[in-house]
Order: sequence, then structure tokens, then C-alpha cells
Amino acid sequence: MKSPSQPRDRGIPEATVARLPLYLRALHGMAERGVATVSSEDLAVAAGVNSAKLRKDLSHLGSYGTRGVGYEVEYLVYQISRELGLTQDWAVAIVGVGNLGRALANYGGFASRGFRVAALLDADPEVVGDTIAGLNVEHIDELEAVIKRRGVSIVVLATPAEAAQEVCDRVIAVGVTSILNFAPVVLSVPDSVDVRKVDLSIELQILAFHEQRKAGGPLMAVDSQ
Amino acid sequence: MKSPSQPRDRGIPEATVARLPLYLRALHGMAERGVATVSSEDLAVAAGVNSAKLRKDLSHLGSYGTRGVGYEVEYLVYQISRELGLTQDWAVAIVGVGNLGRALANYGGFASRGFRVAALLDADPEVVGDTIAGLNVEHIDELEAVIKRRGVSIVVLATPAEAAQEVCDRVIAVGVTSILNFAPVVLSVPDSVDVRKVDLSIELQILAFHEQRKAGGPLMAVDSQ
DNA sequence: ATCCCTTTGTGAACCGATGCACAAAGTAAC
DNA sequence: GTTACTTTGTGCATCGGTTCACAAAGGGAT
Repeated sequence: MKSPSQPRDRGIPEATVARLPLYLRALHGMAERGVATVSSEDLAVAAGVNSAKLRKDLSHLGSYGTRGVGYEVEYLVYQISRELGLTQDWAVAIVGVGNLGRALANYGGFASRGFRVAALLDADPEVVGDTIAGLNVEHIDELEAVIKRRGVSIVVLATPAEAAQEVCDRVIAVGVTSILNFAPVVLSVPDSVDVRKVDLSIELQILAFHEQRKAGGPLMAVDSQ
Repeated sequence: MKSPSQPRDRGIPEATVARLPLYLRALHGMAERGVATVSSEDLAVAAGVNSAKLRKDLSHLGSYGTRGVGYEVEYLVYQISRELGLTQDWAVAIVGVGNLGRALANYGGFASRGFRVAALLDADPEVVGDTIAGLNVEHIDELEAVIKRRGVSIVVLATPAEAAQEVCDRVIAVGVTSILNFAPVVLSVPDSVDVRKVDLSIELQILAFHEQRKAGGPLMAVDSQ
């Protein structure tokens, strides 16, 4: 006999981890609407996945459902939050305060639930000293000092492509191991560092590929009427 | 002499499609530096993948390499571009000109290689009429007319979450089948429509998960009692 | 307590993607 | 032409992830 509902398996599949935030968002919406319990079927629809996948995903965290009933919304929110590490406060630094950096600094989704923009940095003397989203923009020379002083553990790179690798090396040197990279370059980092990449241009190209195929295959190329 | 290198298999794996833009970027860099040919090994390193995977990916397009030599850079650029549909011009509309929409409108990576921002739309009368990145911001009421008139085939959603589904429905109704969604919602669309999602908050949460795991080490798991 | 109904949790088949390892195909030198 | 060397293209084993389908587990009614 096993003790039920322990987070038993520490090795949660990567694909599952990537979907947990999706479930969490759907659950938050339900909690706000006063929903107390939810079936895997309903939650799956809200999150845009199939229900068997959802159940298997949740089963990796533990056995948090009740057969014949479903999942208790508040409880599940808590369990997923804890698993994702959102019960603690993460200090994030945004490096590069161009158009994108500004947009990120002002993005509400950052501030909510566990993440706090703790620093903005840039190399351009023109913007250093400006206040954006209530934060003072600091000079990139201060990078290491700021990261240590504010306990930054996640760095968002919104610099030009040329600068990204250098900034990356510097933040790794002071112990940062989680990086979200918006610059269109392949960063080279030690295995111990996690890099996630968001690349707008790549997403567009993937869409173009499928669009072209739908349009009639590579044979019709021209004709834009 | 046979005609080698026909794009034989029309069914290119999704995972391969997602990496082609990466190869393309690396190849462009090499072309600019005057490199004429490249081995799978070198290109793989530049793109951050392993060389067997790269060769298998390229083999889906056709047999464009020369054994003992490698791949001709210019030729491969052309073949990948063509396969991705970048030899034609794609008109993109950005809906929602908040911080993010502005950043996207000004993002150079859009304009380059095949993509052209053809329209900016917003619901806020305050920004309608403004000029951003050389484009006039039009009112969302004009959405359908603008899409048809300018031949827009890819729509970028940078609206608030609440507005995304409605805009999505409207653009689909006028025939758009490729959508890049930045709003933090699960869009519901017919199967015939491609939606790609970019979600900053999800990326951060995935990083937090791994960061938490690293921080506590494999032992921190509170252990089962 | 028993029966019926609902929904979870998961074994097992399946499917696509990865990576090894090597034969095939080319170049270069003599 | 022959030999030595390089690098591609791919067969095959493997792996992680998805989906199906169902037994097990709970609730509620009688």
C-alpha cells in the first residue's frame, strides 16, 4: 500500500512541464468564476488539450483527483504552483531596453504570480537613467553588481543579436542559470544553464511554410491575385 | 546524369520545419562572411544541433550536398528559402498596437526576408491615426477591409487577452489561415487554421520550474514523510 | 449494504523524432 | 586507374510522448 498524493516522481517529463502553466491559467480563470471542482474533460477543453493527456500530466505530480468527481480547483492551483516554483518570488532582470525590452517591462503577465522585474539594464547612455514601468534603467556596466545585489536569478535578454552572447557570458559568470533569450542568436552556454528562446522571426517562417503549402504547394509560387 | 535533388518528400516532419529557419540564419551569416561551402558538422555547430540530425533534416528537402565536400552555401540558402516559402512576399497585419505591438512593428527581423508589415490596427481611438514604423494605425473596424485590400495572409495578434478570440474569429472569417498569437489565451479555431503561440509568461514559468529544481538539488524534495 | 453512475489513473500500443554507425559516393593525389 | 581520405545520406535501434481503452475508485441513491 502506498501513501497517496505525494509528489512521487521527481522526474516530470519536459512536455508536461510545458503544459502545466496552461492548466494553471485555465484553473485561475475557473477559480475567479467561483468554480469549485472540475473534471479532466472540462479542464482539458479550457486548456486546449485532450483529457487523457491532461490526466497523465497531472498524475506525474501526484494523485490529486477524486474519481467520480474531478479535481478541486483551489487545491490543484496550489499543487501546480508549488511544482512550478511559483510560490516563491523570482527576481528577473531585463537586459536591453529597446522596443521589446520596454514592452516586456510593461507586460503585466510578468509582474503577476511569482515574477518581479527587479532591474532594467542597457548600454545606451541615452536611455540609462530613464524610468520605465517604475524602474530606473541602469548601465550595463552595473550588470554583475545589480544581479548580485537584487538576487536576480532569471535574466531576460532583449539586446541586439551582437550583444547577446557577451551579456550571456557575463550573467553566467555571476551565477545565473536561467535565461530567456529574445535575441536571434544561438547562445552557447554550459549544460548547467537553461536557455529558452523566443524567436519571432522563426515563428513567422514556420507559419509561412504551412501557408505556402495550403496555398497550393511550391509549384504555384507566383500568382498573388 | 540523373536530375538529383528534387524536393521529393512533400511531408516534411514538423520538427524539421521548426529547425530550417535556424539553419537558414546560420547560412546567411556564413554567406556574408564569404564562406562558399560548409560541412554538416560545421553548420550543425553554428545552428546548435547535432550533425546527424542536420543531415537528416536536409535530406527531407532533397539531396543537396556533395559527399566528401559538404553543402554549397548559396545553393542551400536558396533551397531552404524556397521550401519555407520565403521567396515570396508575405503581407503581415499586426492587431493591437500596445507596447508589444509597437515593438513588433519596429522589429527589424520582421521586415527582412519575405515578411512585410502591411497594416497596424487598434481599437483605441487614442492611437488610431498615429504613425508607427512608417505605418498609419487604422481602426479595428477596418480589419476586414484592410486584410482584403492589402492581401494580408498572416495576422499577428498583440491584443489584450479579452479581445483576441473575437479578432481571431473575424480574420478567419475573411480567409486568414495563419495566426501568430501573443495574447495569453487558448484560441479556438478550425483545423484548417494554423495558430502559433508565443507566451512570455509560460516561458518564464518553465524556467522557474528548472531553476527551483536546481536551487534545491535533487534532494530538496521534502522527502515523503 | 448493494447497485449504478461518473471520472480518475494507468497499462499498453502506437507514432514521430533522435542519434548511432556505416555503406555509398564523392574528391584528390599519384 | 587505383588507392586513400572525406563527408553525405540513411537503416535501424531507441526514446519520449500521445492516445486509447478500461479497471479501479469514489459518490449517491435506495
